[in-house]
Amino acid sequence: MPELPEVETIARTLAPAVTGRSIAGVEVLNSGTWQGALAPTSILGHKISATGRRGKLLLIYFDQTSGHDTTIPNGLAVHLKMSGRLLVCPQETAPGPYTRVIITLDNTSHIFFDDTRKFGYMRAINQEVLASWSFWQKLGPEPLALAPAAFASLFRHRSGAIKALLLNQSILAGIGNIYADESLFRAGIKPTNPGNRLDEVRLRKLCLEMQGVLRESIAACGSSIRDYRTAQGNAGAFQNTFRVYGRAGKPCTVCGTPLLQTRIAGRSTVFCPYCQT
DNA sequence: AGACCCCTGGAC
DNA sequence: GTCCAGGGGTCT
Repeated sequence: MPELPEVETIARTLAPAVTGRSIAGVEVLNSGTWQGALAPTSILGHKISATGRRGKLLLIYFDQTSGHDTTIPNGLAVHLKMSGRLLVCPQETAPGPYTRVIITLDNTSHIFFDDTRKFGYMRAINQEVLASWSFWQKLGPEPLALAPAAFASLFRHRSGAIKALLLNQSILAGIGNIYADESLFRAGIKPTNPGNRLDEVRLRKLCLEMQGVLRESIAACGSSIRDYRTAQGNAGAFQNTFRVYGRAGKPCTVCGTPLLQTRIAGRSTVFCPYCQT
């Protein structure tokens, strides 16, 4: 999926097209794509008030309903995983072969949830649903909301490889394979370093470099490697500025040493053996 | 920490 | 054919 900058971009590009609109129809074309206790029909008639993000989850909020009926959703959570797209299309646009859910708005435009690999999911949420959703409950802090000292304290006492720790959504929410590698390169940290062997200065630098990468990527509307698109179907541009991701064997942009590839936490990992220690 | 699972398409 | 892919869950 889209990682934090891509989900943030989708939330931002979705907002103007859906805010203030009510949900007039829901069609689930792949049953596995709709998850959770609340049925698709539970979102009918609700008016969208805002869009947002938590980690890599895209959130669509509904106007607050009066009362505390826990069977009524107050939003929608979407996880795009590896290949999901959320696209706003005019009425005349036909669904594609990988469209899994169609949400029709009261202005007759559609939100298509396309997902080639079917890993993604969508669910209606409210306070009760979120309280019993362990993935949600375990999510770590938001990377862009952390001060360097608080960031450092997340890793100081953990013995796992720093790359694996960055990918762990219960430690930090929103970092995926691309931004883990890019952040570690900018911070000059070898991805296999155990978290507890990095001193405070290096962890603080990692925090600032990570936040810089994320902000730059958001400004470029994210990275389009394969499937990711904004809600208007546009590609991002940040992939053009990768320094290590997808560049194994190519020269380091700083020192010219060929970049190495290894595997950490089951994910391919690219780094510079000279610049990253 | 690692292996294997979900699923599909693209590169080689 | 085989291997790989922005993720995460589960089981050893």
